Amino acid sequence: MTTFSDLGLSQKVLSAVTDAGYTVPTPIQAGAIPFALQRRDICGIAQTGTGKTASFVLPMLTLLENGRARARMPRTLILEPTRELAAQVAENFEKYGKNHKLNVALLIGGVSFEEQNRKLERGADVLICTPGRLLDHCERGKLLMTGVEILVIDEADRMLDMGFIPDIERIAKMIPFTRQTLFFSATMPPEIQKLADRFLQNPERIEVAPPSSTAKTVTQRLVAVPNKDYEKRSRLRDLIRAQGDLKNGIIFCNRKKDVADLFRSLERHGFSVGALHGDMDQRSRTNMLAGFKDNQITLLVASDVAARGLDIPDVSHVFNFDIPIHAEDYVHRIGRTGRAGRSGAAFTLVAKSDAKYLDAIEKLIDQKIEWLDGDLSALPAPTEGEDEGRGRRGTREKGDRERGDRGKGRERRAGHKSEAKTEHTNPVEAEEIEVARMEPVASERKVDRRPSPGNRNARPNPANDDQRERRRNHYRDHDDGPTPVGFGDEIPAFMLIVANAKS
DNA sequence: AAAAAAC
Repeated sequence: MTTFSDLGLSQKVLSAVTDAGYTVPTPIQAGAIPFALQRRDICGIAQTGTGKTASFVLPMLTLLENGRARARMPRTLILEPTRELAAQVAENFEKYGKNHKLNVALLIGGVSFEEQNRKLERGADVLICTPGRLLDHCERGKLLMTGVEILVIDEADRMLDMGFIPDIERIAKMIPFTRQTLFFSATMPPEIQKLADRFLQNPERIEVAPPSSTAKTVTQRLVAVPNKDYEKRSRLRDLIRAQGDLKNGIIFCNRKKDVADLFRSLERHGFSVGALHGDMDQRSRTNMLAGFKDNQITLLVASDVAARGLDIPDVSHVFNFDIPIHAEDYVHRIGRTGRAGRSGAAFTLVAKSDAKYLDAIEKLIDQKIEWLDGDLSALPAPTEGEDEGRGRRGTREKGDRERGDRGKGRERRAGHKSEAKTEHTNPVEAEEIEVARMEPVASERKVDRRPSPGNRNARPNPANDDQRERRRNHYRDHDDGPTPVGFGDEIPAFMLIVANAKS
């Protein structure tokens, strides 16, 4: 059997790998590392969860041991589609590079230029970037790409989806032809293959099967829900409470606005919850993800920014509040659970109008997913207009039954009890009020938050989103009051990677 | 019907 010591990695790297508890490489690692060490170009077809990151981090560390970086002339460059993925790769360099004295610079948007500039001045051995911020640095003349020996293009198919390819081409043009290029993609459709042909020279192609663990260890269920958001939220709460074995869970929505709305709704109902989407300020994004990883937050409401690649080892549940529009996103989302052979559960809320998306998913994964209790035909007939209590029929019964048996997911924050328990005889009305109130200003936070008749009919005004976001940031930065995430003086190591220069 | 990414 192949072990890490058979791959040609340096002693420093091997000892860090051993310390991390690994002895046997994954197929992509065993396949790619020897060729990477020979300075060959690589075309790796591998999904996240296959150990892909280490398959380029480890040989890069070994290759970087000879030589030293000069100011503003990075020696290697890694491109990632999202800030979170970039930060994750940086963490890998910390972990496996602990015996090296390498300068690793994380160049991502949403944080200040100062720290990044300092690192570039000092000379970076490794640059890990999202494309926009890298180009920004280049345009400011802070960066000379002529010394780059190794270029890594990660998640190429996703870069394509996200329209990053022109940026990638611009960046690649600045890097000498003599470089080594490591190219990774989860899939290889013709478009990506053409791209690979442009970037790579005589590449070694390594293809590994997608991790089969998901299909085997994740219990997938569909939950028929009415179309209305408040009814879906109510059903979701019942579902979460019914999970006896919920350790933590990610709840996916299709839109950023719905992430924000559902987050506030769950927060108001007393759940331990965070949110993650691309319009949040980077500080909150970092905090939320770190809090979730540290188990300070039980539930994370997220957009598809969290669907792919994020390595959170132990997620017990995935909830699709919205069914994904693109079937392949379903696979990525549920791939957040059941990792490393653990068991996981994935629930997808399905409304009548979602039928065609469900068909596409079942076709893609080539299996029928079981309904939790009753399929779409069990739903009450759709109605027009509002009448009392309508629509919760079918969910209320179950909700009431389970109300006495709350899962671990329900964690009420001290001091918020009375707010979370506001009484309403009419569930529709209760939810309306909740939505109207979901964005308290700091000053309101400490005063009486019980609904007053005056704002019963108030609706959130989308035009105020910016203003509300600013207020929210203000609140997060300056208010010491209860919030769903807070580290006090405990700054997670994850944040320090972004915030502090490594000495 | 969306999301992601620079200021």
